[in-house]
Amino acid sequence: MELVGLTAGKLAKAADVNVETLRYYEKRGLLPEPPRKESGYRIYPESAVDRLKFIKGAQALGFTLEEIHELLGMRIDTQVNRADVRQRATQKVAAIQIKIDALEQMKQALKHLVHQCHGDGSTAECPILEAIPSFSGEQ
Amino acid sequence: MELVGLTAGKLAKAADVNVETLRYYEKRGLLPEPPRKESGYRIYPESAVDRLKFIKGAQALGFTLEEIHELLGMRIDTQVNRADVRQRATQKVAAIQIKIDALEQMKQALKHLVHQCHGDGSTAECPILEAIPSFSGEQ
DNA sequence: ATAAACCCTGTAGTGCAGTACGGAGTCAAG
DNA sequence: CTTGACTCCGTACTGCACTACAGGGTTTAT
Repeated sequence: MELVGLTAGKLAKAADVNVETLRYYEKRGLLPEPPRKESGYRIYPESAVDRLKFIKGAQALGFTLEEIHELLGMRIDTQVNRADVRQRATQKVAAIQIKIDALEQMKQALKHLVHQCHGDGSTAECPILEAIPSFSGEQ
Repeated sequence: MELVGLTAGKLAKAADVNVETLRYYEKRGLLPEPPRKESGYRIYPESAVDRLKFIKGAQALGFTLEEIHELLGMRIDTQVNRADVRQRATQKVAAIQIKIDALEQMKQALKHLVHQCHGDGSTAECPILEAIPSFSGEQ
């Protein structure tokens, strides 16, 4: 019998990604190398679906694969330096907070716009730019 | 005298982008074509700095140039359909809220990790994936 | 007034993140 | 037991968003 799990095709479908993307992520170290059957076919654990969804979600939020790699690499292994993990995680939290704040500002600007449009006001001008004077670059 | 404003180089420096990027954005319609002097040199208004910062900021949040184009195009011109603008803006607000929620979840997961690391606990495992079960795709 | 620094245009090249393809082996349904 | 779907690998191509030339004209600092 085949050691239960998903084949590449099944996983790809479940996570809504291209089959080739799986190999690509594996090469990039984002997806751990799964066990193979004698034929060489990969057998993924069910959990791989969540991992892929996490990757896709993080990407939509502007994280690069490199950053996602770091994010995923943050686990406490007792092996690695605890303090180091804590420090990097703290930095990520700050970076994420910056993104959140920027999105909040953008949301407010758009809501304001919706409000403007709601009334019958005359020639109101685009408030988006004005409402978001400056983003500080991330880190 | 030269009709006050910024040359390409000045603007690029002020907004911290490459000079070539200005022409690229102009071609893509993200930066309106500025007036030229007789020599053909572009003269940008000061406001172009903010526009560029907005673009860069939005990009870091996972918006594509195409989406940013839409975002910037949302102004009430009395010309265009008010209701249409309102509808599109409302959709954008929803999309942004989804991003914010996802980032909040990610932040919480990382904070949890920071907390784990803080103690002297034994082999705590990476809580990032578990804490973020699934992102719903955006729209 | 002349060199360094800047700007113009068009075209070509880069890096990231996939995506497609060719040729060959494997699996499962009829 | 065959045939169609699936998988493997390596390599090549694609799209987005720049980034870098090359070859020429323009400004400005000395």
